[in-house]
Amino acid sequence: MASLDVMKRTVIAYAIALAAIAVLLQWLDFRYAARDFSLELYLAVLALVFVVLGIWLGVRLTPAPRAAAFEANEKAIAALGLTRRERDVLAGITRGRSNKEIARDLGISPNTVKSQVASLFAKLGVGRRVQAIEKARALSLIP
Amino acid sequence: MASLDVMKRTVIAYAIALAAIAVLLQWLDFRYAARDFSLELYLAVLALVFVVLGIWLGVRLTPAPRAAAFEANEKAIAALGLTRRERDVLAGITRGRSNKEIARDLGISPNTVKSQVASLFAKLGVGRRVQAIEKARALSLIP
DNA sequence: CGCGATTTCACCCGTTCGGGCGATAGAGGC
DNA sequence: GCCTCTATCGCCCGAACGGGTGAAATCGCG
Repeated sequence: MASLDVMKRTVIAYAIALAAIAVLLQWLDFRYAARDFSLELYLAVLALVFVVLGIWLGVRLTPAPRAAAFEANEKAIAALGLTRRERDVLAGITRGRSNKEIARDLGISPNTVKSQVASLFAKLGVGRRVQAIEKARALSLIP
Repeated sequence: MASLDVMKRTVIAYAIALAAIAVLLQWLDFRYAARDFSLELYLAVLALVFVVLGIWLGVRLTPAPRAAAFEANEKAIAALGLTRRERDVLAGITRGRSNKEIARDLGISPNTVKSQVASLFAKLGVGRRVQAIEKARALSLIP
């Protein structure tokens, strides 16, 4: 919904930028043919324009890849001795699910989830769900 | 501490890049003098090189400003109609504090905190603290 | 096979949380 | 003056959470 608008605006912006570059190149050719400026000046203008374009592209394009590229900090997980199931319940907690919902998700008893949440808290050294999320984020256990 | 290393590495990288550009320009001048290629090719190469440089610069420069500059999304707060106190308790929730602790922090009764948490949840359309944090983060109400 | 770690589940108990309802008091707008 | 918004607080109740203990079943490794 909102991302569609952003996408459309980005595409339109790209189109405008490309059109502007085409016009600029034509203009440069014309000016060069007219021999009003030195070649060095053309090159400098070209360089400046394309550096700016590049910076703009870089700023525009980076958020998506940066967001996409996350991998769990395996070293931290190993250091804490987090088991598979504890990571599962941590994921559930992070998504704001209740113990009962996590139990349904994993197909186990709510009592079991409680046990795993307790041992997870012990390993993270926290006493509340929100604190567990904070700690996990600080350790790059979660995005 | 760590940012100093990053700063040094960035400065060095810039210096290398500028040196490379100077060399490239000299080379381009030389090739142009030798008349081995057409002007259009020079321009295209120049454009490509500087676009890449610009993208690199953009990627390199954005993280620090983006991380440093966070300001609460006042428009979203206004749209939701969040009051001052509701923002206070939201901050407390985000920091993993219990209602009782938030009450102590703000110097009010736990019952009052409960009421404000309830109306905060209603405005955010959530039913649990973790979900409130998720929603607030999605709306840039919190970092 | 035997041992340790993991996973699973149960029960009890007290605290915290969330929903709902009502009430009072002050600030500000009409 | 009246009305709305906000902040404040109280009470009741059920659900969710957290702490503690114990105990099966399963699995991997030596």
